[in-house]
Amino acid sequence: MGKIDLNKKKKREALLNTAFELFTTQGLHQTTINNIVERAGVAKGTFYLYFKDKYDIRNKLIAHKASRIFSIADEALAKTDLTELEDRIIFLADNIIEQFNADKSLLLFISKNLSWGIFKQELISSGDDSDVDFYNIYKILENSPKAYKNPEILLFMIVEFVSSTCYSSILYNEPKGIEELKPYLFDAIRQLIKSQEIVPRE
Amino acid sequence: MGKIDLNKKKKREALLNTAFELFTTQGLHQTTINNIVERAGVAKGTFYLYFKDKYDIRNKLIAHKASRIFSIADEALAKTDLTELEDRIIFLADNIIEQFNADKSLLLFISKNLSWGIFKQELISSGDDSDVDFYNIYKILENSPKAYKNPEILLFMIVEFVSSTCYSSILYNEPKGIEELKPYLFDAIRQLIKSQEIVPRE
Amino acid sequence: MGKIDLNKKKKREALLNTAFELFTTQGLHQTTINNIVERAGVAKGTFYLYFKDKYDIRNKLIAHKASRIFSIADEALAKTDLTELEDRIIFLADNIIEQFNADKSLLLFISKNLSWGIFKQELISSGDDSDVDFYNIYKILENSPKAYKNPEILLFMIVEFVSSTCYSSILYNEPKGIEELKPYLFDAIRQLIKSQEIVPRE
Amino acid sequence: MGKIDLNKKKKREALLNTAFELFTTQGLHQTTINNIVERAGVAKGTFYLYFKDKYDIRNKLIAHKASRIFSIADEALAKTDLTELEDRIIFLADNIIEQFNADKSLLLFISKNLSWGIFKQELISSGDDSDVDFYNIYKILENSPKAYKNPEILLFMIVEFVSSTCYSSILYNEPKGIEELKPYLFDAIRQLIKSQEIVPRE
DNA sequence: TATGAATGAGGGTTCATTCAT
DNA sequence: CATGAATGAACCCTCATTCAT
Repeated sequence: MGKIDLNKKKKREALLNTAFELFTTQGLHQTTINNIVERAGVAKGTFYLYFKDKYDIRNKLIAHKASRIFSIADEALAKTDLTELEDRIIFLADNIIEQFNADKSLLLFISKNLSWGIFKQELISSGDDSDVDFYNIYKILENSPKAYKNPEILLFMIVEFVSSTCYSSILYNEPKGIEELKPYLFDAIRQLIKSQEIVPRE
Repeated sequence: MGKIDLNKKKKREALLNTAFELFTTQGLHQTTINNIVERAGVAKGTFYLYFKDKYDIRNKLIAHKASRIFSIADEALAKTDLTELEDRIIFLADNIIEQFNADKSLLLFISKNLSWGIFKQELISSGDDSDVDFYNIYKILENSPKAYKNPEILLFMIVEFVSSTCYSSILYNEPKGIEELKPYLFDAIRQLIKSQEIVPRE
Repeated sequence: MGKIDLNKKKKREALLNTAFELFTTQGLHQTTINNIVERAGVAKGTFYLYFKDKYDIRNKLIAHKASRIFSIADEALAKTDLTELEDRIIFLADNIIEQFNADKSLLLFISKNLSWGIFKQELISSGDDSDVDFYNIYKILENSPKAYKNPEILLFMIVEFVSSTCYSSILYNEPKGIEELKPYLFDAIRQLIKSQEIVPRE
Repeated sequence: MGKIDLNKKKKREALLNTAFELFTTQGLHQTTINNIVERAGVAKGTFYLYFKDKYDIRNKLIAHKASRIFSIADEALAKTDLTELEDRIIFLADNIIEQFNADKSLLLFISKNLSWGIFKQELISSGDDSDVDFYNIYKILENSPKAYKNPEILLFMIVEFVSSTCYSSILYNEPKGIEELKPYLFDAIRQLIKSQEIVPRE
């Protein structure tokens, strides 16, 4: 990669990082393009060389951040020797929860955007933005030795359940802090999975 | 109430109704104060006699609409003769889901705002805006003959679970339409409740 | 008219006058809304209360200025006792030429805009902007005792002929100054009119 | 001409052609340098190697296109055996009108720019851009056996008369389409010429 | 010569808010 | 209480121009 291309990548990343920082601290609508370019140290016009508008950079950030979260969780899972499906899913959930817990602004940002819509979209349109990695997670259910009534719905329910309860708990400690909530959460997830299990006739 | 007071109330309500209509059809940020007062048939300055700004009227709308949803559900429940807790909660969930299903813009508007934050807040600060009515629902769990490990967490989990799954299902039919999803949902709720039940030693 | 309405009219006129001044001295594209409001002494937003955009104010100016020119010429004609059609038309042409000659920026501004398009449009849509007065001129031909092959085309040719030759002559003295050109011009107009005359059989 | 020089000429012409295409389809102010270089397939900086700015390329285009129009008309005239001055001028006018009629965007572009200013300028500064050819036309009048009061003014009046009436007629069919207008036009031109003729005493 | 990334002044426009009436 | 004309800061975005490569 030449000097110019390197510089371009640097500029793009400066913009992404700055935007993320401002979005998470001030909110999307309070953040202006002016704010972003000023702090990123580039000219206003430069922003428009890399992104169509504020919403474009927002979407690219969400996709990028969300996929990173799943990647990290998946990589951590690979290093364990968990075999039971329930255990694996709860490991993932726990890992993701901890990522959010460690970086609350991240949760605030992708917060309720990290819902099924994006999840599913990313699952399908892999590749476009390089490094998306939801597919591994999806495979977990399909490759399980046990069968489930409707794996997609099950996964959907778990994702929605975890993400929406975390939001309130981590950001506002409502109704309880995340550590206190976890046992209930994981218990509930196990119940959810079990309730969808197809028990083979003996 | 005097003629003047009546007129005042009428203006306030015209503003609220118009704002709701515009917020749900155009979105919050696309709606301007101008739009609101124009369609409501009052002068621009008048808006500021009743509301601090756009966010003020938004918040008042959310609280008002959310409480109405719960009231309706609760009233419907009172007309049944259901006694089992699980049945009663599922009846409420179903009723609320159907309200959202019938008025999708309503769901879009209070969407993810109807989370625990508001729920809890309204539960506590009863009265302020006259007609809030979450308390009845809260009593359901407390008055149940069975005991639950942590009623508040249980209720929290149910609310979050239902609201976040509905959102995707009703608005985007993802991963399935609401009718197809319901059995899974209700099943999951029952499991949730059971998992939190304190089984008395015999 | 109340104090407020008077003030409004004053603002509107300040904007129109300033815009005309700037358009004629700097050109349309070199004139910015900023320039206009600054010099007119009103806030930027105020401009948009009265005009849609720069082109809106331009069009309103052209229509207004053009109609004034014809009005003045027509009024002057009424004070003469000319009866011959040729004489009357040449009187009008001369009067208009002199108006342009006295105010070259006016000519530059409505310059080639004062062509048949606007002329005709104004002839038809009388009233809209109050004081348009082309109709009197049109009547001249129709009420003439002599008949012409096609009065509209004749009028069209005269208007285009005069306006385009004036432009070059008055503004650039090309190929000759207007005073030197006039005899040729008026001669040509007389020829034009005669060539379209329908000679009655005796 | 070397390979490099050829390449240079190619680039310059690509820019000219593209600019003309965009100016005539989108208008001068809607066309950006970006548009031009993009479609011409050259880099942005390259534009500035050949032209000072947008107005520079516009002017060069007008001169070039206008001279082509006269050249074509003149060449066509040379192939006829018309001898009478009136016939020759009307032949030229007709030919030019038909060129405009066949390519209305061309008329729109050089439209009212093709007035005496440019005409005269090109007449004098022959050579600069190689292929200008107004001079032939000018000679027509001078070489005529008949004498005219002021040949330059006569030519001026004809050019202005034809160009301004055509504009409205061809582009807007106002007040009549060009075919219907032509007889009147040509009639008027003949009258113009005759009125300027110096009749020799017998 | 040729490139195209970077610039940044300045464009048009919006709109929440004020305040004299 | 109610009005709505006026405000002007701030918005997003464009684009001619430069200059290091």
